[in-house]
Amino acid sequence: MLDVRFIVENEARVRQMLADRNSDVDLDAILTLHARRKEILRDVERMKAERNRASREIGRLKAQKLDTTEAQAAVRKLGDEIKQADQVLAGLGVRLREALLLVPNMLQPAVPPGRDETDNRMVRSYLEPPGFRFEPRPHWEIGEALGILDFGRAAKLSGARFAVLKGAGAALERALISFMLDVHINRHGYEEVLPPYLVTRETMTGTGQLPKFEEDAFKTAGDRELFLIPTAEVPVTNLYAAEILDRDALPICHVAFTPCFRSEAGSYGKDVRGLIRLHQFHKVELVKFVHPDSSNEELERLLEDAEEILKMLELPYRVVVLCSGDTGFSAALTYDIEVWLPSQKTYREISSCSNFEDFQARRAGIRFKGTGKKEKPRYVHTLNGSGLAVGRTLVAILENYQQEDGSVVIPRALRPYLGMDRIGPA
RNA sequence: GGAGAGAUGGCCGAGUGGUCGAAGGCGCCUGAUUCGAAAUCAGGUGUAGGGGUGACUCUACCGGGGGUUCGAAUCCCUCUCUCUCCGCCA
Repeated sequence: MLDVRFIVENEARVRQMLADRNSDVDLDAILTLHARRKEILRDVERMKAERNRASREIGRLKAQKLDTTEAQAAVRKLGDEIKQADQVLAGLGVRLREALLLVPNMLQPAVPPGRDETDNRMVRSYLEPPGFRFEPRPHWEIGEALGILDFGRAAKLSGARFAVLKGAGAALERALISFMLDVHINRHGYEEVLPPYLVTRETMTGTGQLPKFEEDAFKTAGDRELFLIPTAEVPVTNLYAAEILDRDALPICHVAFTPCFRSEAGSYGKDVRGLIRLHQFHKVELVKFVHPDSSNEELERLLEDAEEILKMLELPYRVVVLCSGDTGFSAALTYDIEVWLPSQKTYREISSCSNFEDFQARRAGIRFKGTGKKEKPRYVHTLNGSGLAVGRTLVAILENYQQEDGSVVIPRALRPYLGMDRIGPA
């Protein structure tokens, strides 16, 4: 969420941002709402000051055993007026907040202008895509042939966009999770968190999934409304919602493994086969709470921490910076890491690392303060990135390490976790 | 599921319907003392939003919402959460 005062003072910049993002937010409505609210706020506060003064006076008169009937009637009348004005004020406040929640974050100057993913800019790449003496097969063919992936039975259980992993496939998924967690905890210094997978509407609003993207989320049907998390970003970022952190505790770096649930509304026909786009998948997520002065440096480090997993697995990838039209609603700057998929002869997203600046912190009320005498609490900057999407990593391994005989070689770094160096034909 | 207790400032913890934003303690900050530190002493220490160049001033907030009242941390209703006991259960 943007600070309404920032919007008032930087109207032109905000309008430019909305244009860069192809957003249709009605800024005039917000400015009008804010002006009206401020005007009424002034009236209400004046009336309340008067009521407080008069009530104190009545208290004094009563103490002297004087008659206060008339004064009480007058204040009662004032009280009724205040009640009415207060309701108008509350209504305006709610409408203003609702409108503000739909305004996307400001973009950093480093974000290249552009409409969609074709305008994203390459930052760097690692390893050449491997050459094959045979036509590389897609991971679902490899996996089904090896008996480690079963989409048919998953559909029987849950419908489209689900998968069952079996045998070495399930073990590989589990090995990847342990491997990624260990690297981030032991080498990169993140503290592990295992959060709830069901969260409240308020929590989903804190990170920006709601109110705008409700159709993308699964939610419970009972009388208690809860949302299945679409990413660990949601519970982990909100861990410190409505708190004032100690400045010396920053940066706080967490890593969390969770399942993720997404309805994938509007993605009909995309990636209908395989593990790329499922309603349920696993992800190891990195989340940081940092001082506002260092958030961009911290983003670079978080990005490198995520890249390190691919380097250790010896998988070819590239890093792109997302253009203005492709940068997510809450993000000010986003790097995607894309891994090479031989069967598609293209790079596919495997991680998205973003600096949200104070956008989420303002929504969720995450602040920090030093111990200085006059120091005011300030909003932290929040960052997160996949480190990595586990299912897509498994896809990349199956495809990049596939052999002509149908077997798959296990990357060296993973062998201690899996206890085998190759998944052979069934 | 049944019965009960509670929710107050960064933390602990008082609070009779009427200058209570809230005693006291801890913590923290500033100063004194010290070569320095500890200890001690003095003072200061919530958040958000209005107004004023400024000293300053006003409003709101004692889990959330609603009500009673001239006036609510304090009384009433309701919701949420926490804790204790019983039952059930991975």
